[in-house]
Amino acid sequence: MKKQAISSSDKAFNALGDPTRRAIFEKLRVRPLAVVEIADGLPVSRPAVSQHLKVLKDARLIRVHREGTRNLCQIDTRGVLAMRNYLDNFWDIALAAFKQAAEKHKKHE
Amino acid sequence: MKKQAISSSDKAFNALGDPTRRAIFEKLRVRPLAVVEIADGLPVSRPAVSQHLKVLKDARLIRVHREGTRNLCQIDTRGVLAMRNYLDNFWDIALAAFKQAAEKHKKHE
DNA sequence: ACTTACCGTAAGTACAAACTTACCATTAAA
DNA sequence: TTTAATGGTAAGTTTGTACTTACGGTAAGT
Repeated sequence: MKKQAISSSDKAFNALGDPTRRAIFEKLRVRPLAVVEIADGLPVSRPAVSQHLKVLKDARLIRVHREGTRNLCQIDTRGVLAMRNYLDNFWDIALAAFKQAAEKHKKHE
Repeated sequence: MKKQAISSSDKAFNALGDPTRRAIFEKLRVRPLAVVEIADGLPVSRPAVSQHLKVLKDARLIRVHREGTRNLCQIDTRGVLAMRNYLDNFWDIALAAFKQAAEKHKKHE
């Protein structure tokens, strides 16, 4: 297998592909949380959460900053924007192709 | 053991998390293609492509219909819309949280 | 009927990733 | 300074998944 370039949205899609990371991501949607608060209620250990946070951070989906002994995590808008932009751009190009294909597809299904 | 409910956007994010599937997805953005055309140029075998197409189809990201001996694949707008809706909804709530955090921060100054 | 093109699935393998426990560092409070 | 809270990282295991080859099955052309 050969390595290929990884865009910012690539990492973001990959990060949100995991259900546990999705759960973490959605927990942070409401308000910033410390690591221990994120782990609480999840069916995995705290170290596992730490590892997931690392992935989310690398995908620019969350930001982390120290506050005393706590590591407060919050949503990073950059990763979300990257995905939105990718999908919006995709949408524009795909829509034209879709309309064209819809003509031929009309008699089927 | 970690089985949880899988929404349509869940499957879509998971599907686009794989770089090969991303490549397939983007190939179909321009126009519908047969399986052999999709596999051509990709660094994986055709059966591998078939397996990826299965995942993409299950995530409602592509549609497949027979045409002679060929299986024509095209973008399915439903999966794309599901992701867009998820991100848009997420965006709104996250922004509200930021606003609230900003208010709170202001009060403490 | 035979051949060719197209494609899905089965079986098995190899590597990536998600998880665990154990440990250590840092900070705040007692 | 001792204790408690927080959490990152290492090491190792297990599970998941992306891939391969081999095969069978269908449709179109010869």
